[in-house]
Amino acid sequence: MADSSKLDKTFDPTAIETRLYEAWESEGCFKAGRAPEAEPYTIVIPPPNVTGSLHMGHALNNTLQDILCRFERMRGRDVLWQPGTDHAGIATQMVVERQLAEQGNESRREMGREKFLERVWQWKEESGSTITRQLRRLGASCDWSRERFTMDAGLSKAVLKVFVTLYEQGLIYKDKRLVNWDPGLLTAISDLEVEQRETNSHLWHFNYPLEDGSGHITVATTRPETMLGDTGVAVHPEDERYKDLIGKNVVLPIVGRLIPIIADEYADPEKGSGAVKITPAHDFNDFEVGKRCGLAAINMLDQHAAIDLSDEAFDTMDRKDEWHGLDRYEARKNIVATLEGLGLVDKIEPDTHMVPYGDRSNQVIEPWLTDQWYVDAEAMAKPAIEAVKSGATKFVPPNWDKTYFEWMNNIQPWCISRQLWWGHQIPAWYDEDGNVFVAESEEAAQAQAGEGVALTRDEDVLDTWFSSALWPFSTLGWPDETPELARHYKTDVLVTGFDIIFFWVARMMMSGLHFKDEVPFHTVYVHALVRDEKGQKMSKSKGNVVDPLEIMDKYGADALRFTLSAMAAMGRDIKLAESRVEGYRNFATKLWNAARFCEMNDCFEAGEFDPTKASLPLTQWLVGEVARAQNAVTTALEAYRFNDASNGVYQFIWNSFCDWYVELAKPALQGADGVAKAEVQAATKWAMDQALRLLHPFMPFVTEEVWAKTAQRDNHLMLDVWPNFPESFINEAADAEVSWLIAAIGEIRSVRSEMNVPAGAQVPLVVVGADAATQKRLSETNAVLKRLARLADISEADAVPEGAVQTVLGEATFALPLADVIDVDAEKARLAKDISKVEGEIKKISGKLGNQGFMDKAPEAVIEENKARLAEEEARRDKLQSALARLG
RNA sequence: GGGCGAUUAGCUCAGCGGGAGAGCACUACAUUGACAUUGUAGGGGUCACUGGUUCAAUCCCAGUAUCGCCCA
Repeated sequence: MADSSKLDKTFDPTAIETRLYEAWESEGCFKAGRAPEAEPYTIVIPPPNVTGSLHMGHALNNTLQDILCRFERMRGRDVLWQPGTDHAGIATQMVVERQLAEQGNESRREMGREKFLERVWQWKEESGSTITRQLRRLGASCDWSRERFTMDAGLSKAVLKVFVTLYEQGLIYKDKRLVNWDPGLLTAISDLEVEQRETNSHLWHFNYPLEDGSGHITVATTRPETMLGDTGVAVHPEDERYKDLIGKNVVLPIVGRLIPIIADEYADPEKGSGAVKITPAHDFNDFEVGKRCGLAAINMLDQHAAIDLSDEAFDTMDRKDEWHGLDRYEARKNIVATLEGLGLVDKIEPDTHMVPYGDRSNQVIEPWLTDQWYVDAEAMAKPAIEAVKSGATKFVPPNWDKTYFEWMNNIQPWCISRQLWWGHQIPAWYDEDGNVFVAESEEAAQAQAGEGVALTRDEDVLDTWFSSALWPFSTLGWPDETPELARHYKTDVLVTGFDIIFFWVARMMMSGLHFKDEVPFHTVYVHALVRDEKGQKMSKSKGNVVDPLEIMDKYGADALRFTLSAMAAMGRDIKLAESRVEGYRNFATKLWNAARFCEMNDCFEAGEFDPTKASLPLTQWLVGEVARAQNAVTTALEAYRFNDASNGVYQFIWNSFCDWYVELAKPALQGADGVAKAEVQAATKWAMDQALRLLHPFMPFVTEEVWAKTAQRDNHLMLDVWPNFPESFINEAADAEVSWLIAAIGEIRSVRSEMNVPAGAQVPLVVVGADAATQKRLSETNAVLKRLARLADISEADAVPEGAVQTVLGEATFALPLADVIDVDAEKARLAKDISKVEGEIKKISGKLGNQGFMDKAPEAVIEENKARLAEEEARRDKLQSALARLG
């Protein structure tokens, strides 16, 4: 059923995108297993937050994955692009809590765990399809029949298995140590979830009186309020100012506790007063100092980061009720005021320092002593480091492995427990004495504990990234030994932004190696961050967010995809300017109109074209151009050079095919030579089909539409075959012919334009000094030359006519006799400028050739090339000089 | 403080040991043309700076300056 309807004059993406996507999906084009004999190709999607919506980073990330998947699918691989979503513990729980508050509902704690979780699941069901619908909008060719969610049954089973196994292997353990405590969310978070923000504050200098009454020592601090928990004052062992004080005690003001002055290299003599108060329970560095020097860690904050003086250390403190329960910042003010009243404030300096914030909650984080579950990341990192060292997994671009090593070599225990409700509940049960039983089910835990022992389950859930870390194998069915797991693990390439190398990539490496004994992917392609036009990180608060959905509505998904791909050069951020998207929308239109041209010239009805049997220089040249483009795009994609690949196909279609081939083909297509016409028609269709194939991974919609509209096809373009042409398709002789023709047209156009010959005017061309080859070319290309250079006729002569503008091509001089129009002075100036340009080149090249060192050491080919160029330029200069001389 | 990266046309950015490129913007011209979401032609660069290696440096090396990101 050949579609005989004419293509519309412009291409309307919105009208076709949904229709095409639905057709692909409903016909199973995205499904893995279509080619059971073929080599599998596997990518797991970085699972977006289930309640999120598509931002520009997703658009880039998924466009690149889709390009790879479509490319490999066309190359015959059995592609599985495994999709799914992440439960995103903190983020999702926060969203639902906010909703409850906005709707005036009872709060999470009032509702209770069970009811709240029901509510979250309900929200997940409502909003979970938003992001996957948006991915479809982008054209993502995921196998949706295999969609997974980090909290679905299968993946939860994997989580249990991993937790229990690691626990049994001693790689997961419970420990009491300082954690990053979020006093707003009331949960611990991992180091990675803490953002250090530069903050303007003060450095307070307090005088702590010496016990012996001999004076005081001045300590400098950024956190006055934690002084209540001080258990020491540290000075540098080499610091002459304080050497005599080491070992003495000071009386901690307000509290009255005696605390020692100790020597530790942590105290920086350059900073503040050189003496620093040590609060082991509320500062990570102080905790270490305390451990080294045997200082107690006294807790003085509650979970809300309010002052809590219930520790027995405060039993003897005067007026402690005035402090107990105060908010930390209130306490800070009061402490400073009280010390001022006591005359113990030495000075207060403005100071800028880093303050830790929760990346989700925006709360100032408190180091706080709690019991939490940890993964022994150091042990698990070892094989993961080795795997990258050995090249089992490669980063592209490779410099990211430095970042990876840097972090992995200094990895800290990973705090995996969260005091949240939304997530995988930790499979640990406690008896009344606090003994812990870790098992995959309550029954198994009970069996460990013994019949009749009352057990309570650990209330905490796991860090979201704990389940994400299993994604490459849990989505394939692990712990069951499914056929998919056997076939698709390890996966091929992971495509991700550098911001989650630590959060995700490193942890997948660790868990993959531990549980599957093999890396999860052989390549990690790390792409840039998308920023706004000015290079600023996009954020809602800055109001500079470019919404990919709006862009797609305006320009189409193809245009957005192509823009992102064309700008995805390695190692650099993408500054997205809307003008680029507009330009690539125009590119889609260009392709569309090229197709219309082919249709109007009956190319799609033409017979088969055998590229090895092309007989005309034009079609031979075209075959070579297609082969070159195919090779450029393929090579670039194999190397993940998305920008080169995009530019390659862009240049081929716009410059080679539309600007030159189509223009050069017009005389034949509209001419009387039936044989030539038939060959050109067939070649045009063939080249157009190759163009559609090469562009399809980048612009799937417009290419599929053109494919369907222009000929009787028995398949979708997305399931068609990626072209692969041999070097022999490039025909040097044909290249030379067409290059000469292009150069001739260019020279004439240029000289016409510069001499202000009206663009519409048909002028005669007189060629002087043409050799036999040029004479032959002139006669063979007469029609097309006249057409594209707008010539009235072409003749040859022995001498340049009076009053002609001239230009030089090879051995021949092209003259346009324009006696009545010509401005002799302008023409002289133009030629003089040309000559000086050429002479500049000649000087450069002859300088090189005159250099003995160059002649001795440069490769022969380079020397020959320079000699040839010199000869060419000299000949050109001579021709131009005689042209100038002729003007008198 | 440690690490990584950047500096090339007015803007956004490719490139790279041997003839400085693209897109956009700009200027002029063009409505015969598949396409004005177009075409043709053109202007515009000490490839940040200073040294070094080399027959040859925008490219490699060292340093300087400026800017950015990550980690502490």
